[in-house]
Amino acid sequence: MKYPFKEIEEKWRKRWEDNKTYKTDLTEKEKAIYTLVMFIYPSGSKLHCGHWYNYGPTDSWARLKKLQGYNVFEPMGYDAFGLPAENYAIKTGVHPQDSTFENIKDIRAQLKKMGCMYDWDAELMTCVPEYYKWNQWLFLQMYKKGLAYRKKAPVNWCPDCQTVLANEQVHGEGECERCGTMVEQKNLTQWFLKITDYADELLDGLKTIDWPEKTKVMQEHWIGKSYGAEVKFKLDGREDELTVFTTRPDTLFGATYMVLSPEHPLVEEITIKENLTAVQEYKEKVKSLSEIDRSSTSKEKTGVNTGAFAINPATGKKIPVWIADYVLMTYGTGAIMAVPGQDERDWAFAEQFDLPIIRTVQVPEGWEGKAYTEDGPAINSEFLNGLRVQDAKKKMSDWLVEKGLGESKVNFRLRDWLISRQRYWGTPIPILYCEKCGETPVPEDQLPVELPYKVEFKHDGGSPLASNEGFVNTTCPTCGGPAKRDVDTMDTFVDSSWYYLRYLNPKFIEGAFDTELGKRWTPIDMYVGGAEHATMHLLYARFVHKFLRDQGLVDCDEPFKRLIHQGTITNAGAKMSKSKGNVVNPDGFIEEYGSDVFRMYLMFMGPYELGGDWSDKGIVGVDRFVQRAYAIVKDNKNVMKHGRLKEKFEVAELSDEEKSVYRKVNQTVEKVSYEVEHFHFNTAVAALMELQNELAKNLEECSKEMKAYTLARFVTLLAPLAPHMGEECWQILGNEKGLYDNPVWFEVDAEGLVVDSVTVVVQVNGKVRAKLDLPVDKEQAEVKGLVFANDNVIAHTESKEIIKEIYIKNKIYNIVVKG
RNA sequence: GCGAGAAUGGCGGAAUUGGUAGACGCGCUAGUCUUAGGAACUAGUAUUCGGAAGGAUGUGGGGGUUCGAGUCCCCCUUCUCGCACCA
Repeated sequence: MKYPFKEIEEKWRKRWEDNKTYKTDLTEKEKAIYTLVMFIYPSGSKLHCGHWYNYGPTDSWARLKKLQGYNVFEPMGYDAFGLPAENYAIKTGVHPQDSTFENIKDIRAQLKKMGCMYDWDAELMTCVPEYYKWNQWLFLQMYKKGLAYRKKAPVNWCPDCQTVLANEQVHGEGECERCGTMVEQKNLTQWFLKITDYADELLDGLKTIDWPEKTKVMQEHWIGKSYGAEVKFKLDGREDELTVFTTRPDTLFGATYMVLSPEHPLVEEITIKENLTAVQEYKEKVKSLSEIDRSSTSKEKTGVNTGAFAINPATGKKIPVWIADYVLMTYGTGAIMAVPGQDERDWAFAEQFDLPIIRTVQVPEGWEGKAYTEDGPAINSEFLNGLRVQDAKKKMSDWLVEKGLGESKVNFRLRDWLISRQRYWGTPIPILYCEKCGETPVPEDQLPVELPYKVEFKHDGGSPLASNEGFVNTTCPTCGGPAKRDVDTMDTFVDSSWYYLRYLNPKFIEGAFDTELGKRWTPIDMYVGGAEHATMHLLYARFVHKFLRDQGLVDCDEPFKRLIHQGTITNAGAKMSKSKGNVVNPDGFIEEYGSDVFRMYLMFMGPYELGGDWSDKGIVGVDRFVQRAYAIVKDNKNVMKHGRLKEKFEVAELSDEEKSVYRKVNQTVEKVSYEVEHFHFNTAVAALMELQNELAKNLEECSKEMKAYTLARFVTLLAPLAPHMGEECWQILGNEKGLYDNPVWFEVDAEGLVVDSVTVVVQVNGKVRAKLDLPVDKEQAEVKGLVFANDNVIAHTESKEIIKEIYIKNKIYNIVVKG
């Protein structure tokens, strides 16, 4: 009979739900493990292969831990605010709240079919006041500490999403993280969270967490810490100064001109009359340039002379001040000292505009390049001459401090997190503006500031909340006078930066989360999600966690101790997406093979972190495996019921077949435990297939006790990967209690692993010439005779001079000959 | 341009510290059973020479270290990802 997956999967899902098998007792800290996948965005489309690929294997890891006796907490929820629902509303008129709730209903049903051990009592969604109230609370805590502030700044504006974006949300060559549209710059007043206050700690903390190296490198680069100095340059004939940041203070003597970013506030002021038109034209031109044009490294350098001069503080000489688009207002001070001798960009610029070049580092002999950025002795630099770069930097920095011309300075690439969004479907920012008192935070006891249902969704750039008079107009909590609410909402990454704490008790009303549980259950032991969040969600969450720690609300420094990225499943080489129409729908496979087979096939496809191109070619292989496994178990119905189960066998007393089975099953217990633990699901499945091949060959010849011993292990190993089937088989073997209600995991019998004979390969000059089956641990002297008795070995060594013999016990016997 | 990773049969992919390359699965070939099978089972399956025994070649390309290299070192090619004038 074919494995009736449909009935069986339904039967166990119902049983698990009825028994609350996966309800975690969070007060029990003993052997606690918090497993988390990034929560799901409830879009209108169905769960696709990517979701299954993310959630299924992660759940198998959690199930392994559960069977091993850990108290595992694995929740699931909905990242329910966000643009797509709102865009859908603009298109169809269906309110985001209605469509979101509807989608959540569908997705919940689909998630349940996967058969993951989610603790459904911990389910949460971010779009309800019970949740977003605490986003507002979090904002106010930061506000109190001066970490939430408003400023006018050049911000990234996505014309398609009609909203501003944080720096992290601008990708590649300047396109919007969500829609890929080219982002524009606008000068607007917006709310920021001061993530830069934590820059150093965010950087240092990376050393303490078990994350993929490339993700840590990305964050490191994103934070972009660099050591250098700030140097003040007097402007010729003016009172004000220009401050630059440089990582190479040692090259100051070679600074032959300066460059300001076109957006630099002093540009217009210092430009001489004759050059003003050119400068303004250039500024206009830069403004209209796309980010691609401006950031292209290969393009010719452009710029305009302001006509103003600054004084090089080291040489006392007048140097010209230019503006150029290669200097960015958002990095450093928006101004640089140009040292063409030691900087490639400056060299290119100097060449372009015929500006002087002075080398201040001796180039090595035979150097034919242009700018020289490596180490070497200083030249043309008076008191620095002869010093290597490191020492020259130090000496120059000291000199600058002494003369009051500058100071050592650490600079970061990391910018503050812009959280205002000119959109409706998000958390209202709990700030109001009073005519008398000005910017006023909403008192905590008046939270939540509820998102009104009735607004107009227009795709025209204004915040939709502005259209609801009842929302906008309010009274000032300080003076009672009329006030207006902030009509922007928060970036949804605020929601996801602390949700893992809310899971611990989503109904908690006394605070954002139960701090007692928060302290017990963080950091999260295993976090699994896409690599695309490397510098957004995963950075924000670390920041917020550290902030909460400083508030005394959690104890640990990092939220996610161990992180794994699932690979991407592509289709015909392309990322699956609705717009490309290449999304593979899992439903058909679930229908045909069941969810256990489908998730096991996803695991079997290849290394979890690599992903791969979708193909259904091999799924029949996994299905056959499951069918055979089921048949073997059925043939041995109730085998665990009769008599006491043996925990260990004396290998010496076993028949050859039993010995073979006994060894294989113990090897498999060891292998599967290790591989699943390390997210190597493909090899875990392969190991189980190997065991099954062994069972097909030899199980019939085994004693009943051995059959019970073996099948008990086979089924428990199978259970994390194919949970419904594991339970069913466990029951067929004669167990009354469910496997996940009464977790069982078997220890390896080390003696069962011991092999008594090994194949030793005999090589002559590194080529395999014979294979000998020998008892283990034979000494060379004992093996030698056998080796040289082998016909093929004789044929290859005869009449040749033996130079050397290498023997590695139980492995290899290599003979080196000459002639 | 810089940084990281990858390249193994017809295909997806295995391979502790260097020690039998190709586990496991798909596909394919032959056979068994069957009214039939795109079912199930059994055997085979890197390439190549050979009737066989056995030999030669083989982990993107080239060099090196070693008794021995998919694995370590150097150079190159291709692909994927990330960053992109960061001062």
